[in-house]
Amino acid sequence: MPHKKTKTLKPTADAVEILRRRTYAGKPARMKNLEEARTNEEIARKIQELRTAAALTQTQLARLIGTTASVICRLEDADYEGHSLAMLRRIAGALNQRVEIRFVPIRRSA
Amino acid sequence: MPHKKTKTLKPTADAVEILRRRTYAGKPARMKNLEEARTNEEIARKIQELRTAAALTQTQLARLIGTTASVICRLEDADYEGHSLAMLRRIAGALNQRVEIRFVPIRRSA
DNA sequence: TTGCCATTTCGCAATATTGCGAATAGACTG
DNA sequence: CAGTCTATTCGCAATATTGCGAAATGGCAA
Repeated sequence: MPHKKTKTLKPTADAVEILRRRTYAGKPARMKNLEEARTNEEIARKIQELRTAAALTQTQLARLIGTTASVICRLEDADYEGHSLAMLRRIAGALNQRVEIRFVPIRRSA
Repeated sequence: MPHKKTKTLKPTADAVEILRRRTYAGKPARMKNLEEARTNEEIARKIQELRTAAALTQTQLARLIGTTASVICRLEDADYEGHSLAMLRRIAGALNQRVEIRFVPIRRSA
């Protein structure tokens, strides 16, 4: 997924273009990555937490959602970056939970 | 993604197996689908809402996250079922938001 | 009407995620 | 020690999602 395109900027009056540059220009991209890493870690922990709270082994949870233990293990890996809404829903459903998704505004620096 | 396996049940003492049957047996599966459909609809609407609130066209938002207008259009389609965490994050990031994911317990029947 | 912009739909290639078995390691027990 | 269960890692096939252009549609204004 290419995200690096810092070619030499040329002048523009396009407000959207300006916003795009401001957003992807400096550190924000890196911060965004860190933020995502944190989130992935939290998701992994949360899955493990819910599973153990339900007193299930990886194999048992896997059977509940129709997959295998290795898949569950992968999901509980803090470094895993491939979390999908579909999978989170399957996990949640098996554990009598639902996935709630919210867009929350970011406080723009200080 | 196969989810229908209502083969004739055979007796079991496995608690996990019992739970699995109870979860996927009757209507819950269908209710779960409805619940997901509602959620997808909400996500689609939310994306459109955020985009228009930011006074952006689909083309402009597409440029912000490095894709095309047709993709944005697809995301804003209430019937679209392919929402991914990755894409939601890209949208959110471009609009100064972050995606918050929570597992919330479901009140079991009545 | 024409022209322009935004949106929508379609098809297919490219990439990402899942499915799944096998093999390994760790912990615990008899 | 062997035996068992859990967790983890690896590789590759299968499926799902995205990328992207082309074409069609709708709205709006000159």
